[in-house]
Amino acid sequence: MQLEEQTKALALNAAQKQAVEATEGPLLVLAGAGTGKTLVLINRIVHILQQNKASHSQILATTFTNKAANEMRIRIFNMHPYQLPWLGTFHSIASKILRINAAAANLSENFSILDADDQTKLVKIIMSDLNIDSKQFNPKIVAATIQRWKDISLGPDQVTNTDLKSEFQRVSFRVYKVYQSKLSLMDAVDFGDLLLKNIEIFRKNAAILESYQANFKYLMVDEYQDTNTAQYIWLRMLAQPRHNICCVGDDDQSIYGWRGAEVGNILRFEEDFQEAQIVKLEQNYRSTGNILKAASSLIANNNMRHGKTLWTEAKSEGKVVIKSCWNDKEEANFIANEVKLSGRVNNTTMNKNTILVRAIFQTRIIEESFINHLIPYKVIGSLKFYERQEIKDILAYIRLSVKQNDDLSFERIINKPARSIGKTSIQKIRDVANDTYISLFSAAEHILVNTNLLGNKTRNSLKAFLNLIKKWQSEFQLLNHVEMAKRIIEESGYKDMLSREETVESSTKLENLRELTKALEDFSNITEFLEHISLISDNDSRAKPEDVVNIMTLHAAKGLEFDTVFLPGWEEGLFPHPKAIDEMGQKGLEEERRLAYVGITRAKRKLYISYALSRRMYNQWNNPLPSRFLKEIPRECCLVIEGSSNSRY
DNA sequence: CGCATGACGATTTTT
DNA sequence: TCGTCATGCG
Repeated sequence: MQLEEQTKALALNAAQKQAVEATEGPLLVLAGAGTGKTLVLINRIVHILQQNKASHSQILATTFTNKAANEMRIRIFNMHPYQLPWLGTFHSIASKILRINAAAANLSENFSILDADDQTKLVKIIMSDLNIDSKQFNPKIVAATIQRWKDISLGPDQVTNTDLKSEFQRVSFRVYKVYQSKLSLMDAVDFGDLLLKNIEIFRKNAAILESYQANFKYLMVDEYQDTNTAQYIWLRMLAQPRHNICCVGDDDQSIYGWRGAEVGNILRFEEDFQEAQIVKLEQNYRSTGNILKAASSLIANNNMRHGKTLWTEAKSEGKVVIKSCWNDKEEANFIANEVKLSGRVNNTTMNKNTILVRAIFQTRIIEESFINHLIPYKVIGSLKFYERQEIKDILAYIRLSVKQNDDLSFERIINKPARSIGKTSIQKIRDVANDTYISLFSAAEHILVNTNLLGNKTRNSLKAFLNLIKKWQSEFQLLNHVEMAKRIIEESGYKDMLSREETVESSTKLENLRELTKALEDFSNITEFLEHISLISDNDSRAKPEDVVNIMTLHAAKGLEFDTVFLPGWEEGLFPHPKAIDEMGQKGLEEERRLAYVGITRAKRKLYISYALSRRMYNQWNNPLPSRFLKEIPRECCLVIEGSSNSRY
């Protein structure tokens, strides 16, 4: 497809079209749901590719989500024989740059990347070393606090007193300093570091920055409303000399503020790049009139927004159904019945329906109802392949074999399967490691050779364990990674451990391990594979379309669209979620409203919003009021169905 | 050291 | 309610 056709498909007006096609200078596109934002970006890329056939490698396209990146890759690859190595998420591109310049950041080129789980574990260990009570200070929240600092580009040296107002922040800061030094000792980085280390390298080495500035002639960003401050700084550095930057985003769809996303980046963009052309895409191609009206009226209640008026040429068709239910169970059954009905009457397939919930616990009662009604369903995002225990365990074996100073992997598997190396022994190893600033692996070796700290039984099994790792390490030089994974699963005793259990769970785990070795075949070496799994999001592995009803959180639904959307649980105390308001006040409420907006605008043709007058939460019966958001949807585009009792809406 | 038992606590969203 | 964590015993 040519650029011309694609642009037509978007039906931009003349001015918009001109701006979108402009190849030089910054461009900020604000788009409403369903206007094909990613398509706008693709158009730009295609356009540039057509104009500079020889210089394709000079284009950097970053997107926040892998979904969008993949979509682009597929469409562009189909049209062009070029490779686009610099097309990916902020994290994947930053990681690539960091590996190339690892030495400048005092890292080895195969540094490891911690995931959220690893971070929390590390924080926990540090807190116990520092004698900080993890009951009083939840390690998860400490880790999150550190992460938020990284989001706004504050390293341990840049945190100032204004960032240390609460006791919690002061404690987190103490942990942060140790955490960061532990990371460098481990030759590891976390997600935030990928960006921070880039920025640090760019600041310290003008030549390196200039080489990337020269190489990336054009920068493009999708889902711009989700960028955080660190990402913005990084972008601005790269865009500096040329100002060839194009960002696409929708401020009304910013739902990741709690993760450090900064809507203000959209406003700052206009300040930093004053020559920016701003294009508003207000025609919506996705939803029917009533759905769009509901969404627009709702979001108009927000103050912190650019403001845009969506319109559509689509007919209004049916109205938005608002259903009042006696309790959560009735709500679930209502959804199940409607799904079944639509299947029978309109002969639609199951996967055209989707249920979007605010909190993951809401899925349970819906699942129960679907099971009773024999409706096939799938909960998206709850089970993540690479986050499963057995997978992470085997990966830890692999990591440790490749890199002996991977302390987190060491801790993870030292006694799994049980080889009678218990807590006290591990603490002894930790102490030695801490005192002499060496890795746990080296500390363990040291203890075996030079001390009598451990009992005989433990000594022997520790020795066997270390030897096993060393054996695998040398075998990695000779054998390919798939074969190695198979060996490790066998020789670690992990397979036997699972086989002995003989439960349903253990056999799925074994199945997953086979799946893992299969996945390995797609990569040419183990480093590539480890890099891949640290950076992919789980959405990407959702490739096979199944004819089942999808159930997922509102957050997971961003960027997707469905014929029919159910939005259950619109109640005070659940949606807007009180915690969001507690923590962020008005800002939090507005983000909740944007979340509602995202939910509504996922629907192409039919939308159901429901609430229960009685719901069991955490084993307690609540009698919530209908959500305040319901009152913000105009009655004339709704069809209100009363429940079996008096509705309070 | 490993297992069992009981108490207790925490329940938003995740690249 | 469920799952995690600490404690205590064999």
